[in-house]
Amino acid sequence: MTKNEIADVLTEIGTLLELKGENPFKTRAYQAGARVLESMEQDELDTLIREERLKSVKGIGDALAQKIGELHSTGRLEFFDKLKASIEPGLVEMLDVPGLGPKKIKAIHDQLGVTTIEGLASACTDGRVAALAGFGEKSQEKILAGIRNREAYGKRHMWWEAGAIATPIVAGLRALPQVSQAEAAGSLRRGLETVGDLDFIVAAVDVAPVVEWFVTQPGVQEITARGETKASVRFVSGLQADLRLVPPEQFAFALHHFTGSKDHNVLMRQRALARGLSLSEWGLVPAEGEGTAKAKAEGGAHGVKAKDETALFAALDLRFIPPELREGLGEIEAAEAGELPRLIELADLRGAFHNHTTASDGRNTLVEMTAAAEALGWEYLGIADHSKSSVQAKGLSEERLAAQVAEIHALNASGRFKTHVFTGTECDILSDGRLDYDDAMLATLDYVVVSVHAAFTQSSADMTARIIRAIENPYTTMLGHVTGRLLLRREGYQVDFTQIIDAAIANDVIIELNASPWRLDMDWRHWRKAAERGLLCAINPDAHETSGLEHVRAGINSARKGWLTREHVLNARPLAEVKRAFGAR
DNA sequence: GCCGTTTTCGGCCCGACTGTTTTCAGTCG
Repeated sequence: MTKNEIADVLTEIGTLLELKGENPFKTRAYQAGARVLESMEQDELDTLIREERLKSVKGIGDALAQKIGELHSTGRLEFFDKLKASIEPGLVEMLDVPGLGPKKIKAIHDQLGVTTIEGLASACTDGRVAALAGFGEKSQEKILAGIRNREAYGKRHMWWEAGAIATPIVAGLRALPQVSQAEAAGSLRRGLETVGDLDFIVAAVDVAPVVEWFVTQPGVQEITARGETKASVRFVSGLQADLRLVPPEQFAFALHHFTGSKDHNVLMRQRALARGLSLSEWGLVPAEGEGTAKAKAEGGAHGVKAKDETALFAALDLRFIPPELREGLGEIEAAEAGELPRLIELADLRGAFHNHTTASDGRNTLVEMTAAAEALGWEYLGIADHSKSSVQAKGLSEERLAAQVAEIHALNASGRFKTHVFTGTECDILSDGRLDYDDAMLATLDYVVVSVHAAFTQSSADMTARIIRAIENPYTTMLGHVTGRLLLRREGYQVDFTQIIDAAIANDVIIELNASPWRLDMDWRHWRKAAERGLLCAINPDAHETSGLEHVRAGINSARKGWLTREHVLNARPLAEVKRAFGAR
């Protein structure tokens, strides 16, 4: 089994144990183990298992090491099979219903004998759930509504789309007279590729008007909570948004807390405790003595003051950690050592290479795309229309590509735009790894992006070999969307990342970070290690229209999550350097 | 189940909201 498959099993064990009513710390140990595996490279795990050093990894003890080893070598785990067989699958499904957790599901199952979502719905309809101890009419209604809306509510949302909803809300909150500070926190602020819900943190002294403004925003379908310090709404799209209200002096703590991630917060709290302090959304206070953190923060007796997050981190002897890095993946150690990278920023980009025009499946012409790039202040724009095999995308024949090259040369020569246009192609990687144009054709171009657009269902080994063959082609400049994934719609094709990254480095080939908000491929989780080993990145919007160029913003997010600096990114370099790089091929 | 310059046993991050209670459990983030 691969590391991610093993991680999935561990996560599921955690969930099943929860439903069994197991010790919550035990269930957490399984979930923590799954995260540890996910953050490893596959060959790292292989080596640790081969050398029997798995137990040396923090978070993995005897029991987990044994289970991981068994799954790794046999793909099976008797413990898991038995556990799974002992629990009705319908109970697992019920965890997706808002308001239902392990305890309540257990009560429903044990006392009513309900084992499916459908059974639960009818138990609600005829009032049996409300009759249970600890339940009532409201719980019953809430469960019923939750079942009906399960699909929409459980859905995650693309970062780009969630941002489009959040931006005007933040602006609106900041414009309120009662509000001194407002930010969107959560996974949106961390730049995660998908967002589960929105979190708005607001510093205000008079909260009632702010809550009122928030819950009456256009698109609000339902108000799910409304209190002194918190309000929650659900938008028509199913997206949930929480508003958190804090006094100004607690803003930095609340912003940090609700930005997360959970893993990052756990580590920060442990770090605080090691210094005799207790960290929460309320503040940073001495851990010893009477009373809760909240009480002490309100008392203001010994609390550490922090006017912003920089001060909060400084109070724990850390440099400011950019939100994108707060995933509990080594950022705290790096901040302590003063080794945080200077992450790439949108303003560092001077152009991009993978863009389409109306010659293939784009919706704007070469001139329109160039004008849009110039308006963004870009020094250069690469045109990479589809190659002939992508018939569905009007892929260019050799004749049409030659004509486009001539057109681009003429455009550059005309001096009409300050932006220089590079001639390129997004050349299909055929199913055997050959490219869709011959060498003579490719030699006429400034650069070549190679991508898989067909025969997605090959085995991982075949797909990997296919892509590596394309990487080894001397005319290949960069590899497009490594897995072809479409977020929330389609899984990527299976590939061996380690082998592909090795091949790219060995052949001086760039791997693209496809910045389309639906792709964000190669995934940020691979970038840190890949870049450390010397892989060069290009952040490409894969724009199919002028507005698509702005998708580089999503790519910058993912690049930052992957710890990339501008040194790691080709299109952060000036025109002359890029010309040199292309000329050297 | 994991972990250890207090501990090999006894902890494990912390607090708000809701709905059900009449002081609190469960859920959520």
